Amino acid sequence: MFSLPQLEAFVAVAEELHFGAAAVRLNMTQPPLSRQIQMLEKKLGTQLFGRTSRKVELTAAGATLLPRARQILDMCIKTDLDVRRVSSGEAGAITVGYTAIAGQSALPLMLRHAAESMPGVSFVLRELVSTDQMDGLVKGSVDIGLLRPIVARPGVVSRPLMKDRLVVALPEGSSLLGNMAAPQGAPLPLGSLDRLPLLMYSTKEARYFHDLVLRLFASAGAHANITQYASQVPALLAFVQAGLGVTLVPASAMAFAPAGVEFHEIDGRHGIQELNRVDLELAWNEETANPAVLRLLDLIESP
Amino acid sequence: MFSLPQLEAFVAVAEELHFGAAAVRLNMTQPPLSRQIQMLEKKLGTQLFGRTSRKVELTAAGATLLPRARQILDMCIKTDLDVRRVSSGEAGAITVGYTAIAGQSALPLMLRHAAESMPGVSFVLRELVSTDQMDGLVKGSVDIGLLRPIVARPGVVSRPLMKDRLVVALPEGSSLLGNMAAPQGAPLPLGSLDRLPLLMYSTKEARYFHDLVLRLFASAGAHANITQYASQVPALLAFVQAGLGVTLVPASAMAFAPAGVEFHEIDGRHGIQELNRVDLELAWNEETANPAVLRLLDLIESP
DNA sequence: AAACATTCATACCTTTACTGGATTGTTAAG
DNA sequence: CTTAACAATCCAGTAAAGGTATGAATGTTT
Repeated sequence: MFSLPQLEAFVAVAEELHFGAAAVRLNMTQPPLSRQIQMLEKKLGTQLFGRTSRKVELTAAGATLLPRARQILDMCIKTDLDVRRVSSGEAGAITVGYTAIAGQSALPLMLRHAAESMPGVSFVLRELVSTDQMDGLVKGSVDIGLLRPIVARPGVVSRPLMKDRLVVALPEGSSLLGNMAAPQGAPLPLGSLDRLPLLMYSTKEARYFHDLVLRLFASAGAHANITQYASQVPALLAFVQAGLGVTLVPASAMAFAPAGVEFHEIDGRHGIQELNRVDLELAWNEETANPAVLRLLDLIESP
Repeated sequence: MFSLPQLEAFVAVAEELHFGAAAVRLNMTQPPLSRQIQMLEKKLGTQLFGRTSRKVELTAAGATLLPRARQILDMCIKTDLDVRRVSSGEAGAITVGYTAIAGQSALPLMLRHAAESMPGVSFVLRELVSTDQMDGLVKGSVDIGLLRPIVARPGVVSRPLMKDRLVVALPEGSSLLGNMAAPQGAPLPLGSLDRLPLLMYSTKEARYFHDLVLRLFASAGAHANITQYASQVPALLAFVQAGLGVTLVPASAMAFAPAGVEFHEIDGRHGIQELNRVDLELAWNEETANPAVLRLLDLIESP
């Protein structure tokens, strides 16, 4: 196979149609240039130039080679630049894993922020529950995770990204609370949910929320009367909207609640305040070599 | 800039993810392969593989390089093949110059013949008068000429391609000939055209025909009463159709004559037969380096 | 736990290939 | 016939590539 310097030499000669001039352009002397062309011709098995001592002209084969040689050289230069850009983090791709809820709050914020500061970097989005994100971070199939503070696997590090809290979601104007009804938005002690039909996070896909709700109920001395399981916040809210019961959702989920649902802060007394923390973390593999990821992490740290 | 062997080495390692196996595939030993990759990384200024003594994996930069490297190598192989094909005459382009009349007779014949036997070769068609074709053949802007036997320029050789003769074209059922009228297709002595309005080839663009017609008239002792000049056969036939006069056209032009025109062979007695020869020649530059042209010439010689 | 196997990196040597300078050969112009 | 121009050839000197032997790191097996 021919070599890239041979193609460069060929293009120079084809453009100058003069070995001496082409040699100057290539910062070399004429004899080795002649030899390079001869080598190229030998490798291709054909004359590329018709040349006498007075003039040089392209043959049909040479005319065929010229545009292709230019194209190959251009592609090499472009490839060189692309690889450098990716290695500097200027371009590249970041695979972001995120939970369903983060997809509605932290993810858009982060993407808006990142897309502005890192044009050229594309994001691959994968909605995954926290444990699957953790697996992905270990395997390298996920670069950045937006997940709940679950047990980290070795090599994966994280930092808090958003602090959130659970709020109570009730059917609007419901009589479930009886005479304990509170005006929209007023704090509600968890005790008032005692034995009410509770729409619960599934044990498996949303264990973090499941456990947290149970802890909160226990701490308030209330009985959790679970009547329905679901793993996604929108599903739970739809049940609430239908009047099937009450549930607890992250405050950030209020923004996309359907009509017919009212929210109340949880009364923070008796130590509930400390328990009622829904954290979202940003996690990544400590040993990630993806420069775009490193840049993104810097970006999130600094401002 | 990186080199093609380096790209080949990179692709092999990226596909095998194992230096030893990649080295086998490249028919070399492992240490120089490692060095080639190191060189490539140095030239690109970045790591392409994350490697320990136990495993090899692509970095983001490496993943970016892989498809581009494959593309460059593929293009090199394809270019090599294309150049060889052109140099063997298997593919390529032939610029054919042809006169207006040849464009209606010899050219389609030749193209049909050639297109069958030389798939992959494309033809660039240029309608040119014979002298311009001759210039083009010298300059190299025309590969093959279909032209009248005019004086050849140095380096241009030719061979007869088609023998033709002139025939008389008359307005159908015309009274121009008076009582000398002949049945359709019957030979007509040129003397019967004496002093009739003659539609003539222009001196400049169709000198060959112009001179030939004059010679024929002179030889028959007839007077050429020129009433109109035109350079293209169809234009002359249109005049004949309109009843403006008579003219002489190549027999091959009868095929595309308009209705309302009748043709007669020229009576060949008194030496007219020898004069009435309209030859079409195939001409090319003796030193043409275009392999497709050489193949075409062979093709025309042999069958 | 220690010996072993695997695998990539390094050191050193040999061969190959490329470069630059001087020279030659050929062709067109004065 | 001489000269100028230009590509090809010859001849070292040097840079690059490949091979063998060896080392270092990390799992794996006994």
